[in-house]
Order: sequence, then structure tokens, then C-alpha cells
Amino acid sequence: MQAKDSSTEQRAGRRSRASFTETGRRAQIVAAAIDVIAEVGYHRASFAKIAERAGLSSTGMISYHFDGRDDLMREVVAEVMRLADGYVRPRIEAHENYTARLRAFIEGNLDLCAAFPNHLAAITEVLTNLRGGDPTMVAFVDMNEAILATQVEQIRKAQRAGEFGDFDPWVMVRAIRAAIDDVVRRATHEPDLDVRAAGRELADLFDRATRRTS
Amino acid sequence: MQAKDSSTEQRAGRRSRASFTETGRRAQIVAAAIDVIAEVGYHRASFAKIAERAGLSSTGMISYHFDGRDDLMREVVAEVMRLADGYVRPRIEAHENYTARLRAFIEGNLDLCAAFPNHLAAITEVLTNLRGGDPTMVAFVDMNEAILATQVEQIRKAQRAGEFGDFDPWVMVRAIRAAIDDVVRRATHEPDLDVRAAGRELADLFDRATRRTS
Amino acid sequence: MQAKDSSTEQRAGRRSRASFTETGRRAQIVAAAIDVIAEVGYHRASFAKIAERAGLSSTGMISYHFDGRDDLMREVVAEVMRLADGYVRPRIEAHENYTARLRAFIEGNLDLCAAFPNHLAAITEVLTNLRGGDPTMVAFVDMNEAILATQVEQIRKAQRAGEFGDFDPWVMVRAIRAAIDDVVRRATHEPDLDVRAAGRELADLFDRATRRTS
Amino acid sequence: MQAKDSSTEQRAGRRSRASFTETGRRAQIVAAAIDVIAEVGYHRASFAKIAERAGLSSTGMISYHFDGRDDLMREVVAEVMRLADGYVRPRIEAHENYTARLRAFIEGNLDLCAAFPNHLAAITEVLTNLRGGDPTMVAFVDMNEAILATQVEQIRKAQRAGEFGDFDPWVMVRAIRAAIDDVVRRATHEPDLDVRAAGRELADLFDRATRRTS
DNA sequence: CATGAATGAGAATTCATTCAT
DNA sequence: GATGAATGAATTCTCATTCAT
Repeated sequence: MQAKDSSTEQRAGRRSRASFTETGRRAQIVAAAIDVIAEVGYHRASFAKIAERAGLSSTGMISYHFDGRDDLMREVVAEVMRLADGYVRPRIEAHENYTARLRAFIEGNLDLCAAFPNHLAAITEVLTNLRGGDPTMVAFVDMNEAILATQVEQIRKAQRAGEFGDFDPWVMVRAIRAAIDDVVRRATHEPDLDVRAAGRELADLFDRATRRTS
Repeated sequence: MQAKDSSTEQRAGRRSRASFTETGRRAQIVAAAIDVIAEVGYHRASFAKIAERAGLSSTGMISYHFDGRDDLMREVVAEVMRLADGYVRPRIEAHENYTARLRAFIEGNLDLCAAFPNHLAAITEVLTNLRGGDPTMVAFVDMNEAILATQVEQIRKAQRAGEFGDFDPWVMVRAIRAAIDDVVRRATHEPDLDVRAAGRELADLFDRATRRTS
Repeated sequence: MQAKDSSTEQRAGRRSRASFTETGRRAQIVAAAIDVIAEVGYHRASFAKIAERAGLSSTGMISYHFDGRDDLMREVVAEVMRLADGYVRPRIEAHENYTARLRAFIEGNLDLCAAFPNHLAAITEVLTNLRGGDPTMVAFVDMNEAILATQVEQIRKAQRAGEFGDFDPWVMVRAIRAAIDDVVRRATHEPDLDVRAAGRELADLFDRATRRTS
Repeated sequence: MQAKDSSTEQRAGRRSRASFTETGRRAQIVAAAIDVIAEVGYHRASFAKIAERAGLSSTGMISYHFDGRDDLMREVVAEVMRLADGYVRPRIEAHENYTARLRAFIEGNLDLCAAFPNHLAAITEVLTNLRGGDPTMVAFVDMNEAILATQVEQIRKAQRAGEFGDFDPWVMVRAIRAAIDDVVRRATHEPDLDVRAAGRELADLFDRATRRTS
């Protein structure tokens, strides 16, 4: 019910042996990209803006470190997933029953959103704009799909355990994801939004929606 | 709990009296824009692609009929809202109690999505990419906000009537919207997706989520 | 020392027999063109703006009545020259001696500018932007040159008559023209400018400049 | 009585530290722009033509080095003013009395025009077409106005010194400017024009016009 | 490694002109 | 005669990417 591990090895390296500087530069660029994407959106996040944010004086540096825009975006997603996984997974695994785990997942995501607003906003932007995009990034959508599949599996277990009611787990999983992403998206541009409160509300909402009808 | 009426008169024209051909061309271009936006997304929907889809030989034609990209997008939204309103509103108003009306709203939207997949996908794309966008299209976001406010009001009535439980109506409304939009988005690129079935599932889901806990 | 007559016949007619409506429409368009050119300048005076000003609903009308932009501009120049000639020539011919005639020319032009600000501004715009322009409008520059030549001849007579001193008449004529045009240009956008007063000052200036040194 | 100093620092850059190549390219593009503007005029001086003249393979290069058309034009004006200042100012300051200084100003400008025909033609084109233009370039017009004001002040001093007669210094300054610009404009397209001779004639002309009437 | 100059494709828009009605 | 829809060229500008230094 949370992000799969996406280890460093998946980063697809033109460069077999990444030096320390190399790694640092990449991280720096990815961090800048996350901020820029969160602020101006996926499509307006040009190399020029990202380079400027990263304190780089040339977009060429980005092209040097990444195999094109897609590669950079891949890394952005990977980075955020790494963060999200480290943040949310422990909170989920701290609970035994599925109801509590679901709540932990939803509230964990939105607590994370409150703590790192740009990260979740960025990944949402990227994944949203990937849908229907180039076939070159199919791997990405697949990865996302895999995560959802894991969550579906969790729900099925809860249903078999009689903890959840009878409903289509895919629809449920996507509805949860969509609701979370919606809050994330708004959080970026509505500073007054109480993200944690929204998280609790959503957790309540989906608690009722999943609960076995007596 | 549905789109406000946005009548033809609101289109307000450079052209005071729109000829039949004028109206036809505009409609044709809007239709092409809807298809292209649904297929490639808001940002990749260039005038070139839209013109090609509309069977036009140059992008200049679009600029001739519309006062720029924003004007075209406005019309796209207006057109879809007109369609959605005509389709969904009667289905809602056919019911008295709020539970049935909510179901009619959700299923109505997704039935419409099944019937006109591109229309809802297009408006979702436009509105999604407007969030945090140019200040020139604030009116748009406001309109959308007004629609949500109407729905919130409906929910409040249902709560006062004891038909719905106690929850934050804004969070609920946004979660519903997000869940519907998610299905709409996927419908465009997943031809096998059973949109109507998803609609029924979502209606069930939010029925449970809104129902007064006994 | 003033504009040559440019009769209607010079208008270069695709249309051998101009109907009344034809003539009226042309005049109406020319008048609109004069206003627009004076306001936004030669290059920004598009057919669209001119048509709008003329109360026409299509630029096609202009293309119908004129053989292209050049033809329209030709007519603008001819129209203004006709006006200027009728206004200035009598004031010049009312005097005998060349000094008074020169003053009448300068003050006459600027009085005209005060009375019809757009007309002189328009012709100045057109002629200025013609210099170095297409070879298709050479005839235009030639006509202008012919007017200056006439004025040069007047000066030569004055010099032979001992009324003017010894100087290059061409340089003088151009300096006068340039000074007048400069006031005309500024008059359009500086409403507070006292054009007549400037005319008197310029007349004084060139009076001193042409006077025989004792 | 001549252009104010417009030092390199005023160029203010997107690029804080301009490399040698950067500076070179900018200069090269400015030079090309000056030539093209002198030849085809301000409005027809498109990036395409300028790029071609500069030996560049795409207009994008110009956009890369300059913040748009206005920025390029600004640089064109600055460059010409720098040149003109270096050329004319010493010749003016070599003289004590105002009569000689005026002559030095006029002849200096036209000698410069003979030496660098395109430079003065270009600045004249730009400034002429700025009048009444975009509000974005108001600073430009203001600068020009400041220069004229300086010259007006010089004239006032000469009048108080009894060296010049009694006349409106503003009208005089503008007439001088207009006469010079007229010669400059013609010089570009009339190779046979003896610019220096015209300069001497104009100096004589305005010498008579400013001289105290005995 | 890093820079930044260079490239060329693609974007929206304006324009004069043509043409069917 | 008059309209306005259609065309295609031209314009400025942005962008990702390449490459010499």
C-alpha cells in the first residue's frame, strides 16, 4: 500500500561509474526540478528555469547529466518515491489491521505533503502529464500501475479478512489516489489550505467507504 | 450539483453578429480542439494540430475565429459545460432525495463520459492545467469554484435533512470531483475501461461515504 | 512652392468608369486610412484597422477598391496634397515678394496642420517610410521630388531678384520641409504643442536664414 | 550640444558577466542590425534579415543574446550614441564661442554620417518610429528629449551672452535636428549626395538663423 | 566537468489578399 | 457591390539539445 523501492541502480546510467560530483550534481538538479515543477507545472518547467534554480549557468549542464527531459523526469519521480516510501511506509507498517493502515497511508501522504509540499506536487504533475504521453515513458506508467496493484492486493486481503466490505478494489484505490493528489495539487497554490486536516477528513471518508456494511 | 448554464450569449464576440458559417466554423474548431486536447493534453494541443484535425490549412484560421488560445479554451469549456449540463442536470432533477441525486450526478457524469469520451477529458485537461496558471483565466477557476460551491450547498442541505452524515462537504465534493476526473482521464487512453461500471462503483463508494452512520 | 495638382485621373484605375458609390467608398476608405496612419503610424496601419475605422466589416472591401496597399497609400498622399494645395496655395499667391511667400508657405502648412492634424501627419508618415522602400513606389518619391524642385525654382528666382541671399536652394528647401514635418509629427502626439506659434517661429527662423546678408 | 554618454554598464544584462564571445556576438548582431535598419527601415528590419546579415543561421540566436526586439533596438541606439559622442563631442569642445560650437555640432554630425552612413541612419529610423510608439520604450524618448534639453540650454547661454539672437531655442534645436536627420536619411539611399557639403550648407544656414540681427 | 554559444524546430499571431456567395 | 471566410507567408519568441573550448 505504498511506493515500491526504486533503488539507485534503476537510474539508467549512461555513466557506469558515477563520481561523487556527478551524483551531487544530479541530486542538485533533481531538487531544482522538483521545485520548479511544483511552482510552474510540468510543461512550463523548462531546462532554463531549472538550471537557474539550481544555480547553474547553463542548461547544457542538465543535458550533460541527464539523457534528455524524460530522464530527468524519471529521476524526479524516483527521488520523490524514495522520500515518500521512507516517510509513509513505516507509518503504515506500524499498524496491523487494514483500516488503520489505510488511514496511515492517507494521512501519511498528506502529512508528507505538509512537510514537503513541492515533492508530492511535482510527482503529481509529472504523472498526471504522463498519462497519454509519449510511448517512451510507458515504463513509468507501468511502475505507477505496479504500486497501485500492490495497494489493490492489500485491499483484497482486507476484504478476505472481512475487515473491508465488498467493492471493486481498483476503483477504490484510484479514488483514494485521486483525492490525495487533488489536495496535493491545491496545496501548492493555496497556502491557507490545512492539508493535515484534509488528510484526516479523507481518511474518515474512505474509512466509511471501505468499512464492511453491518 | 451540476454545471451552471453558460449560454451562447456569453461568448461575446469580436464579431457582434455571428453568421451561420462563422458559428459553424467556430463549432468545428472547438470540436477539433476537444479531440486534440483529449488526445495529447492541454499543452501539446497546438493550433497546428487543432487546425489539421479541423481540416484547416493554416493556424491563422483559428486566430481568425478566436481571440487567441484563451478564447478558444474558454469556448471549449463552455461547450462541454453546455453538453454536460444538458445531459446531467435532468438526471439529477429527476430525483428528490439527496442520496439518489448524488448517485445521478456521479453516474450521469460517467455515462456522459462513455458517450462523449473526449468532451469530459478535454475539460478536465483544461481545468487541471489552469490551476495556478495565468491570471488571465482566473474567471475560469472562479466559475469552477462556483460550481463546487453549489454542490457543497446541496450537501449541507442533505446533512441538515439528516440524509447525509457529518463530514466536511468541501473535502467530499473535491474527492468526488477528483475521482470522476480520474476515471475520465483514464477513459481516453484505456479503451477497455468500463466507464459506466466504474461510475456505479464510485456511486456506491460515495453513497457509503456520505451515508449517515447508524 | 506648393503641391502639384494630382487629379483624379492619376488614381490609376482598374475601373475605367468609377461609379458614384465607388468614388464615395474610396474617399471614405482614404479618410479612414489618414486617421489610422496619423494615429498608429504607417506600418501599423493595417487594413483591419482601416476597415474598422471606416465602418467596414471586412478588409476585403479595401482590397476590392484599391490595387493593394500601395494604391491606397498613393491615394492618401494625393488626397492630402489636394487639400494642402487648396489651403496653402492661395495664401502663397496672395503675396508678391518671395520673403512673404516663404512665410506664407511655412505658416500655411502649420495652420493647416492645426486645422487638420491627421492629414499632414499621415502624408509625412507615408513619405518618410517610403524613402528606401520598394521600387514600386518610385513614382511617389519622384512626385515629391518634383514639388521640391518647384520650390527650389522659386528660391532661385528670389536669389536672382536679390531678395534672398546666396545659399544652396536644395539644402534650404529640404531643411524647411524637415522642420515643418518635425512639428507635424510631434503635433499628433503632443496635444499641448502650439503648432501655429511654432509655425511663426519657423517662419522667422527661415526668414533670417534666407535673407540677404547686408 | 551632443549625445550624453551612455556607458556600457547601462546595458544591464540578463547576463551579469558578459564573456568576450558574448560581447562580440552582441556587437556583431548590433552591427548587422544597424546595417539592416539603415537599408530597409525600422519596421522591415526583421530578426530574419538581421540574422542573415550577421551570418547567423537562425533568429533564435538573436533572441538568445537579446531580451527581445526592444532590447536589441536599445543597444543599437546606445551603440550609435557612443560612436556619435566620441566623434562629435571633441569637435564641439575644441571651440569656445557658441557660433563655432554650433557649426562643429552640425558639421560633426554630417562628417560622422559620411564616415558611418548606416549608423546615423539607423538611429534616426529607430527614434523616428519610436515617437508615439509603445510605452515600453518611453525611456528612450526621454533620453532623446534630455539631449535636446541640453542643447537648448547651450542656446540659452549663447543668447544671454549676446552671441545668438532672440528666438525660441526649442524650435531652433528641433529644426536643426530635423535638418540633420533629413540629410542622414537621404544619404543612405543617394550615394551621390555630398553629405559634408550639405553639412557646411546647413551650418551656414543655421549660423544665419541664430546670429544676432544687427 | 562546466560553460555558454549555436542550432533548428515549433509556437501563436498578424497580415494582405483572394474568392465564393 | 459587399461580405467575411480562407490562405499562406512572415514575425517574434521559446525550447531542448549539441558542441567547441
